[in-house]
Amino acid sequence: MMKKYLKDYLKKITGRDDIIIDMPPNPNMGDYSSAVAFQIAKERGDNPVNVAKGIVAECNKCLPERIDKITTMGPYINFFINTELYAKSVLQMIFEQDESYGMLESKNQRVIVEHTSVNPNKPLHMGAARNSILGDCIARVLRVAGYEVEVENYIDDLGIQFAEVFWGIIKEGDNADEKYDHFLGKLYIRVHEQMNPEIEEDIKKLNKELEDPSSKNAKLARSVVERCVASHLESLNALNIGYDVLVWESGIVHAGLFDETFRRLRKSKDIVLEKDGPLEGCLVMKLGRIFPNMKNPDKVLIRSDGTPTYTAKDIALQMWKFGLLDKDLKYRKWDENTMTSSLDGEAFDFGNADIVINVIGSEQSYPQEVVKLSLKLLGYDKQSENSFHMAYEFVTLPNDSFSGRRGTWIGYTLDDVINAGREKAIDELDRRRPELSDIMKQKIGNALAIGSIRYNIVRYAPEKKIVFRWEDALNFEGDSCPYIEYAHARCCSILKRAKGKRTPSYRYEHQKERELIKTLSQLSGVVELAARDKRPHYITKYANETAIAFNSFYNELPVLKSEQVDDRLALVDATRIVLANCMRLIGIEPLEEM
RNA sequence: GGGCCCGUGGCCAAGUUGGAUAUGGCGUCGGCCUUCUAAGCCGAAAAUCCCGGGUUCGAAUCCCGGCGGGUCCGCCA
Repeated sequence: MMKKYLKDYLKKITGRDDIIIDMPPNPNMGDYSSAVAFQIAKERGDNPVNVAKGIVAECNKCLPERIDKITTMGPYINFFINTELYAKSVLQMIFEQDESYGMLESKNQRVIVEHTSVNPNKPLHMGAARNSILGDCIARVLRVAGYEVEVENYIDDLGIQFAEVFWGIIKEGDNADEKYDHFLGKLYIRVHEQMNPEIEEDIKKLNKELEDPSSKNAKLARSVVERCVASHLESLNALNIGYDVLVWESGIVHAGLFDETFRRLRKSKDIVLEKDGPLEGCLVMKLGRIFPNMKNPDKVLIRSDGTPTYTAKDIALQMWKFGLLDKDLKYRKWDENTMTSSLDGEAFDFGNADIVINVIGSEQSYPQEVVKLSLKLLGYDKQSENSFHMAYEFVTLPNDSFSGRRGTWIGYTLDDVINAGREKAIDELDRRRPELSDIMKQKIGNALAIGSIRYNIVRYAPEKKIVFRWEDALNFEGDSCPYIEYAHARCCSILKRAKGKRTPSYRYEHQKERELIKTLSQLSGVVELAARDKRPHYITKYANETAIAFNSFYNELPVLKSEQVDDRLALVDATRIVLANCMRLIGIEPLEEM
């Protein structure tokens, strides 16, 4: 907000629209800075140092109230802002908006975020958890950034991977003696251990059969998928992750959404029915024009036997998300907070999005590109532009990848990591806070475990591969969830001890105070960028910076025993609010003590 | 063959709409609990920002060419 003010101010002085306001490397050099003098000097063939001096001289003719001093340092222009006015405006805004501080004004746009969408045949491992955590965080960020957000989980109940495990159920029976998704995951490994061409053929037949909802196995299959999904949602719910709606692949197909999409696709001139050649009888999307160097530029949408490919179904799903189809899904309640698509349900206002974000691994960027492109080929330019693939890299083991078939996920499921996290957190509490009641230890330990798992995933940029290591995944020191929580708990602890009404003067002289205020003022800017770039790690970064600024302040300056108790308490309270708001954006429960 | 992503102190990362002395964490070394929570704070050592060219007053950041790692390019799912 100060940056924008300074930008407008410099625009008035220089007449330029492209001014970037930075921060100087050292706070002694000023609060904000600009390097415009370089640009102007270049255009005029002048010396940037003189240009900067000229601008500052112009500014100094009539300095606005909010700016104390403007100086040059070589060609750089540095601003020293009026701390009293600045502190007052920042802190008052924080207190006034409280939990809404950082929230941006409504964009009047609906965003669908699809995330998780894991095959219902095994438990979630940490790679899948990265998807859900990133998706949940970006959904939280977008809500605060002023979007109406609808969170969707796509259930691939017609995929071959499910058919494989279902074949195992038919053969071995449905006798789960542990959490259902874990049971299925291990069964899936056993199926692959005995896999041969004959079994493969059986499974294909079974898969085909399951597409018909009236077939003899369809009912059992549906209940198996539902139990697996319920198992997944139980783990995810523990991580504070929820959904507005579950969309079933079978729903998309049986409600006729796919057929409608198929009819539309046939009308596009870039999508043709091959009359001869190796793809005879297939409906093919011609991509050679856009991807000229592709080994195989023809993307099959409908196979010669009339069945749709994955990509074709994804196009139908994307069309539904944007509300481009005449037909619609029906829904019923899944649980307290979540609806599910259902053939015998009722109409509901899901879909019809302005923007669609699909959180899917980066290995799928080509099919996602095809989906985006297909909307363009169908004439939906705006929807194509508003289709975003939020890509992220794998989580791997130090020497292996997570594989469902080979079962390398065993020992590294989300449930395993949550349990280990709780155990570790409670051990720490036993050591550090022996006087706490067991109930409090459970509560705090759980929040720290969940928070740490989430924090240690989101803090990496999505395009970075993560190697899973226990000491990183459950790191409690340094740049970590407990570090943020700790700063927050310290704020709460001080505030609990403070008595009486506060009447701050907003006079802050100390460098640590000024730094902290400056940091606190930046939340909404960070939210804006995180939403724009779809990069939730900006939030963890900022939360960490805020906690650093606070801890540094805390260690150097007394609050309750200071002459300026009221001013310092105001800072502590404002920090508490900002940290809590950051934690909510990351999906971490703010703790008042730990 | 081509597309996309990654390469930053011993390790892990941030920074990539060009801007001042490259920022954190882990680890190492040295300090700080008789004052608001030491899961903390202060300080030190530690970097050819993968390599080579180019553009620019200025490059970790942009362009070209390499190298190394990952991934994708099936009528699979």
